[in-house]
Amino acid sequence: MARRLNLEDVGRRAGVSRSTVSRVVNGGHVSSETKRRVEAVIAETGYRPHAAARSLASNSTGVIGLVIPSAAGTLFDDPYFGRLILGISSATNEVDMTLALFLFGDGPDESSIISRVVTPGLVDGVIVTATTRGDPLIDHMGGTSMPFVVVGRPDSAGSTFCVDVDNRAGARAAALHLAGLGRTRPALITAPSNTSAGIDRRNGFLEGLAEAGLSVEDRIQEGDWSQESGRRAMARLLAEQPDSVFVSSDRMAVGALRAIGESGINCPRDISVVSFDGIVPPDLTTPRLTSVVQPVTEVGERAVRLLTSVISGASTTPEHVVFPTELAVRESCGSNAPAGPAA
Amino acid sequence: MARRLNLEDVGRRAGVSRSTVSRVVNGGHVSSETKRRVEAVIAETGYRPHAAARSLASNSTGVIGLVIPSAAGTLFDDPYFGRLILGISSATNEVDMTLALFLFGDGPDESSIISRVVTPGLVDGVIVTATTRGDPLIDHMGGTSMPFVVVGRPDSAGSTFCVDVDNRAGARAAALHLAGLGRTRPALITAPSNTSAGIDRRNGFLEGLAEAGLSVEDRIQEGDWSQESGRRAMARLLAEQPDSVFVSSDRMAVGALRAIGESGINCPRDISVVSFDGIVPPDLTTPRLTSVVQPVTEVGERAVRLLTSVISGASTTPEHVVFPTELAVRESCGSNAPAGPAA
DNA sequence: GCCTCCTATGGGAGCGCTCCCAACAATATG
DNA sequence: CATATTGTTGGGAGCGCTCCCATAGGAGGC
Repeated sequence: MARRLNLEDVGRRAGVSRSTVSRVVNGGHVSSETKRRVEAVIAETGYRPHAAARSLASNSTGVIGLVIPSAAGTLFDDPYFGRLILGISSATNEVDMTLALFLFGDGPDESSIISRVVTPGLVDGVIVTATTRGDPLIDHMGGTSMPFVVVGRPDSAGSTFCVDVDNRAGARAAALHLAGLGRTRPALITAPSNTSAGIDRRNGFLEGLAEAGLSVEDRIQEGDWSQESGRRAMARLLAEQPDSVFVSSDRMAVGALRAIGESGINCPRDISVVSFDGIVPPDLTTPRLTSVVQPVTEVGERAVRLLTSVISGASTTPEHVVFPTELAVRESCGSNAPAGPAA
Repeated sequence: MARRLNLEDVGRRAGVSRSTVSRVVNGGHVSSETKRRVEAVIAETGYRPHAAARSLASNSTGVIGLVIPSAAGTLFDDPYFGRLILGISSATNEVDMTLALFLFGDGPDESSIISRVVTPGLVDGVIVTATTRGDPLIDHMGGTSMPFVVVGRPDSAGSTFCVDVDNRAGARAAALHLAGLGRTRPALITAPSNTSAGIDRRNGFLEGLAEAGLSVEDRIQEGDWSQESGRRAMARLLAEQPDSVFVSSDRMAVGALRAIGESGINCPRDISVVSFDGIVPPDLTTPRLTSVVQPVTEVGERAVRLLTSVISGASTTPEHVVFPTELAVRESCGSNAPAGPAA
């Protein structure tokens, strides 16, 4: 097997120096005649610069890391992460960077992976997502010189770059919509209370309810993001005879809808359902889900752009990007309005 | 900002040379006294070796790439890829390597990503999956010196390393099971015919049917892996009044079950349903799905192990690993057997 | 016609590591 | 007591690139 070509080899073939080839590759100033000749040699030989050598010399790897802690089981069953990865991936492709994925299982390897993430010369920066309250990861990242942005709202939001959606306002809008339909016995299925999305959606919903003079009283159950947990939560809630329910994720709402169907109660006639995410294709459920739509893909893309700007040093003071949500009204809430915007 | 520490700095602090520190880090022979002293300095300074420098000098990056072409839309809605990534990720963590994800959108960036995948000094090897028949990617990879293994069955299986499940045998078993239940008007919902899984599952099913003296005649529809496509396919199929159906993926089977439910036909009484994958949690459907279970996570783990052995040079002659599947009998096939193994 | 300035190019230095060989000390062997 | 052997350590060379400065011409200004 022949030795890999390097800049010097290409230069020799084209009758120029290493430096000139480097300029052609990286877009420096080269006379057009020379450039043509070098490019011909590159095309002919299939030369590609060595990424590690480049990283070492330029002190930049062209790789960004995506860190998802506690990525066990259910995580990948929720289309949320798929969408997020898709958004992040398409943005990294666009800026010609490579995406490295750090998935933590639980278990002892966790700490070794954390330290791998901040290995110098591996990635230029990191996007951290799906952290829970009190997760030591973010503090740990903050203690290093590795640039990073958080997707979601970390505990100490002030000191980090983050991208999030307005969970609170979205949930509040759901409450107001339900109240506007004349529902008076609202129920709530929350997401885990150790996640910022879980907390914000719960608080936003309760806040909206309060504004409308309503309350969930004890019609509240916590789910774990899974469809099955939504079903179980709803089954328990039905004993309280709610006339409406806000489910903190699409996935759980699909389960809730099943529980409702199985109990013989009619949605939307007897109970209005509004969910959060807008990720599950509407036609997948009957009735079609009314939900607070969050722009997952955009969040991912934006996180990449923010990170690259942190890496380049263009952004230095912590910035908090918040995307608005949009209520897509469909049949499950029993609104007599025609099918909503995303119909 | 202080300059990053390097081996030399650590050595100076510990009163030894660069080489000795390197031996401590990489597990070479060092006297225990020296080792202790060096490790103390490392712990105290938080020194971590520079990945790019290491890659350059050792000609190995510790990164493996996962390439998923045509990764648009539906891809991530199917839990299959989540599971596969989970398996691959846990295996790379185990061998202390990093996972780089190459997702291709369609569009012009495709070719630039392909060439990025084979950039020297970026990854040590690549796992390629979700290719379609005639995909130029595999040929392209074969033309480079980049080690790679394919998940699935490529066109020219003979010349590459690959890991697959026995789609054909699994589908055949499904056919035989249906025939054994006394069903005589079987129908088939296939996966896309430009994928090896789609082809193998179709052929295996037809083969099993033939063995039992049965045929699908024109009770056959092609889906695109999505739940919605399964529903539409089933709706069309119902006009032919099949008494059983093999759906080539769980996801599509969920859709098929819905179409059946909506038509007022009773599953399993009037129609038996068997699917392929075993990925959707059984309790998610009513009746619970009988399916041919494929060990997705193991496939991912095995792909990593095979790849590392190709990278190290331990494996040189193309190898074709095939995992068996297992039929998990539940309620949707109407078998009067008690709930199956995975119940 | 001389000096300046700019453009195009070459080559040294160095990024931080691994690999290898040489050097040395301490011990074992004849 | 000389020599072989083992265990431990140091340092040179080199991985392939980028960055920067030096240099050589050619164009332009006076």
